[in-house]
Amino acid sequence: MEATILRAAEGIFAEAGFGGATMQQIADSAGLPKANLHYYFPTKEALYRQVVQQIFDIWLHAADSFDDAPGPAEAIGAYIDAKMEISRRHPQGSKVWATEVMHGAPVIQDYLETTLREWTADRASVIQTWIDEGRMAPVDPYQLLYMLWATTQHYADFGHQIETLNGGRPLSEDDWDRAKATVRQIILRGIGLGPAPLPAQGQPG
Amino acid sequence: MEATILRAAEGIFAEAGFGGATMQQIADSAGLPKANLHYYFPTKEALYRQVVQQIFDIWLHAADSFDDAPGPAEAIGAYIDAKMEISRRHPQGSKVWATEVMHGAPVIQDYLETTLREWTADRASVIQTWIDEGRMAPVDPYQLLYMLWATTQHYADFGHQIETLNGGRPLSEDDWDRAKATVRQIILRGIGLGPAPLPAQGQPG
DNA sequence: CCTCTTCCTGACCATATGGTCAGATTTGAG
DNA sequence: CTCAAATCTGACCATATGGTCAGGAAGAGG
Repeated sequence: MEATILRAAEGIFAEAGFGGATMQQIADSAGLPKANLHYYFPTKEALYRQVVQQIFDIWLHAADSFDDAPGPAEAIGAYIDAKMEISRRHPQGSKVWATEVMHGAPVIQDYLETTLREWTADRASVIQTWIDEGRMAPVDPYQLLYMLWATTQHYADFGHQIETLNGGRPLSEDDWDRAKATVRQIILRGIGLGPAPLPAQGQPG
Repeated sequence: MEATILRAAEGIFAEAGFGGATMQQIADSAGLPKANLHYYFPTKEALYRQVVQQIFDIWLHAADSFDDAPGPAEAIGAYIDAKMEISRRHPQGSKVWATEVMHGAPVIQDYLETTLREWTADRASVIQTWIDEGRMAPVDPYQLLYMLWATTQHYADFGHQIETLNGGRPLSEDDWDRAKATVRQIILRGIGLGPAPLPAQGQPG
């Protein structure tokens, strides 16, 4: 039951934001009378908090692919794939997270300051080690992580824009493959793990 | 007068979303009685639409740096700089735009389907030309544009998260320079316009 | 001083929303 | 079958919100 409500809530919160979503909409979407929602979740904020928490867990879980890899190319490549897959499978969750953060994280600021901060510091230091060992180009690890988040989550958060630019059609299987491959290719090559660059060339004209 | 209201509205809409923002908040922030808002903007939606329109113009304007450059490295590098600067100077505008798109662009769908679609198609074909001429690595132009948008706007939309991970302090001048440089470096190298990659290396262990 | 237009505002209204509550219904252990 | 606990629900309430409106300043032109 809670699961049904959470799923419905995720969709409504994603499409309308916290302020724009109404308990009535969520109730309708879950096929329940509104009063019943308050049996399981005392307030709108409590429901919202659970939705966000759920997403945060999935988010952190994507790091497994990062940690299990032997080197930067595999780790970052797998991480990109995992996060792209999350954007594809849980676009609403990603939107809820994005909205929450954009509004100053009123509900989950504590997560940012504890779990996320540690998570990020750990991965940044792993990346720094790879750099020190000469296994990838020297780039600011934090900025690299931001780029990974930005590029992958963009496909969820701005999915509507992308779909519109795709002629109004959702991305096909091939489109997703191409997106994944391009992101992986550009970023990996961008940190010195791809094929050689083009030969130097004068400006024509 | 309209300008004062629009500035206040942008801030409130950015922090609360369309649904979460109230006319009263906007009025207070602008230092006006609420009824006066309705003298200049008949409805909340009309006010919101103007805010979004304003942002869209700035957004498109950033393309000038793209168009005036002689080649891909200069064009894309300048575009990254311009968009990073927008993220820094107009973070609220970027957030309003992001929220609007995430909610399915209920108000500005027409822009997406006309102006933005053309804009994107034009730039994509310029990029394709550079690829055909061998002046940059062959990547899907659309995905590259998405990456540019994603990475640069991330610094505005997720500014709060970044600030939290930065120890709760806003990014300094140096932080911004480093962010800009890293994004530019990774993306340009990622499309074959940077220094050589690291020499091939066996996996240790 | 008059008057017309533009600009501004406090008070008000209809509506929608989050949340409550008393009581109905279902479940399940004994 | 009993009965208490858990689950569900229609009706209701206090509040807040977007928007209206009648009328009050404030200029500008004469």
